[in-house]
Amino acid sequence: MLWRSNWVKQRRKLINTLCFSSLHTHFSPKPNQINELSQQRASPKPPLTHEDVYSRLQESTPDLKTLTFSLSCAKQNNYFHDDRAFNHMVNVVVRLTHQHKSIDRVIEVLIVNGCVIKPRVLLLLLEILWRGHVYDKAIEVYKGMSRFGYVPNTRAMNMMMDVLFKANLVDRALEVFEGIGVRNFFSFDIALPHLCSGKDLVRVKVVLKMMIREGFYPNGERFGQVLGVFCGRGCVAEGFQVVGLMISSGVSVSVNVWSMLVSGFFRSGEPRKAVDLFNKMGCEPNLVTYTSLIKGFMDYGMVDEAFSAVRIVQSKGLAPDIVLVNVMIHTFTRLGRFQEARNVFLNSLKKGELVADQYTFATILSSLCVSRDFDLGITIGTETELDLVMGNSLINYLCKVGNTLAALKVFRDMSNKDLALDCYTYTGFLTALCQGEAPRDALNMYYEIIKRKKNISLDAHFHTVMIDSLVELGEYSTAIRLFNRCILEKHELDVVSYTVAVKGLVRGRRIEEACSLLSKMKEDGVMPNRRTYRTIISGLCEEKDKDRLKKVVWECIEEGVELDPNTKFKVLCFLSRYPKDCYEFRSVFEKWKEDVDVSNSYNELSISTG
DNA sequence: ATAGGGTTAG
Repeated sequence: MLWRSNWVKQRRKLINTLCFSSLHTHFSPKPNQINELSQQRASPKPPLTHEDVYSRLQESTPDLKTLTFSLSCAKQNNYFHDDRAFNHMVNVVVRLTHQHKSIDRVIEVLIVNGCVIKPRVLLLLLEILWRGHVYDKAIEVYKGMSRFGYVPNTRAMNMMMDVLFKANLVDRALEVFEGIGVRNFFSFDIALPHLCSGKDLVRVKVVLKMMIREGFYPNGERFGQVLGVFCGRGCVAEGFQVVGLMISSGVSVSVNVWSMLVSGFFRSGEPRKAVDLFNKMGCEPNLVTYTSLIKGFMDYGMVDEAFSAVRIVQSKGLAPDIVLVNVMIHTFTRLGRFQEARNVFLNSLKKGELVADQYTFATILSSLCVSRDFDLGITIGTETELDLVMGNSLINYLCKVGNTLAALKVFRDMSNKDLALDCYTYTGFLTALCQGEAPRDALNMYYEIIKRKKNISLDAHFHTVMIDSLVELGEYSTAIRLFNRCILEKHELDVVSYTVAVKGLVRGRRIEEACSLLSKMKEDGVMPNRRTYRTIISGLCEEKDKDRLKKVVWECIEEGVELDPNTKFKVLCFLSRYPKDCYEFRSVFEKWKEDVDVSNSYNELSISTG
């Protein structure tokens, strides 16, 4: 069964013309039909106009009659519904499917009412549901096609592929894609952006190759999207292949393309090549190119290079935009130059030419948290709609300033917005619950989240926050039970998780178990760091457990983990009471004494909490 | 989807 394709209006017109010409040139009526035909010619039905159809659709009730009318129009050879008519039909069909529970029932009712179910009927239903984003019902229509013995044409399959992609059924979408007998330009132009937004590089590559092999070229916009996906993942080699295709298909290589390639090299871990390309690029770099450079240099600790790029921007008189402002806030924050980060934030927004966006707030909030100086003297982001990262950042900030109620409110707002909450969000949520002295609720929510959010990968932070909160609340045994359960259930844990558990054991005065855990973590392939050793060594000094202390200190030295001056000082103080035991450490202790500024350490000791 | 930018624990 061959169906007419009417993807775009031009195409429609073209096909209409073809239909007419075939009618007039090849149609030779049988003698007994001539009469009928000439009669028709004598009193021709006035052709349908979109205006007439639309006003009849609007007046028509009930829904079933409206649908029948709409279908009868579509059955006429040279009539195609316009956007208005389709949009009107969306609600009609949605109401009918609700009323009759399923598409199959709607079709049965149509048949009972004398409607002949032709391919075009199903195609129209499919298109209505497709435009109305009613994906599950669109799928039902598609299934209905094969039940009626119709083989869907390219257009129907393109639509179905789009529906399946939008319903996030990527594999089924690709099955449809592969099943299309003769793919057209749109088959590819639909598949590519979906695969791009899914960051599915392998399939983007495969589909792009097929597209070219089958004689189609993406337009400039689509090329840019594909290039963006490759560069965004640091696949510059593929990026250059795409650029080659762009050139050969006559799409001009803009400064955007160069900018993408430059940032692509940074992302692929090749800052040198990024710079080479920047120096060789075939057009004048713009603010975006410089922003890529500045960010890239900072990512590789090339601070001088980053600032010389900033100076070039200034000397060229390029006015910073909000993205560059955000990058600068981030840059100063990373360098610990918090005051300058604030100045960029405050000065850039003062004039009102630039408006802070979600990135700005996420960055400055994090900057305030890192600097531990929370008072910016402005209210934050009340007019900016929350997005995922800004919300996460805000929850984190509010927890840090102790406003847990506000943090929980942000969490609630985020949940109501149906953002795809991630492990940052849930970690912040648990922190707020614990700090708001609702640890029981937090623990219940913790288990709930694990049970119900199997699609979110919960990382070590998530588990660690819960364990640490319990420790901080003095619930040592609950904390340790939770930690052990994480081990059993093979949740992701890292050195911080183990350190927190060690801290719980130390605080719970279970020093022997703390030492066993130290050994166990190494067996588990998690290497203790200076904070782990600091935690356990402080505990051993407190417990005055000289023998275990000596053993752990030796391990620490042998593993080459450098302790902080404070902890060194504690060890020196404690062991100095046992001169004989100090002998074996003498060379190490000599060095330590150089590092430990005694007057300073006394001060630090008084505020140290371990 | 629309060049370049953002968030978490001991």
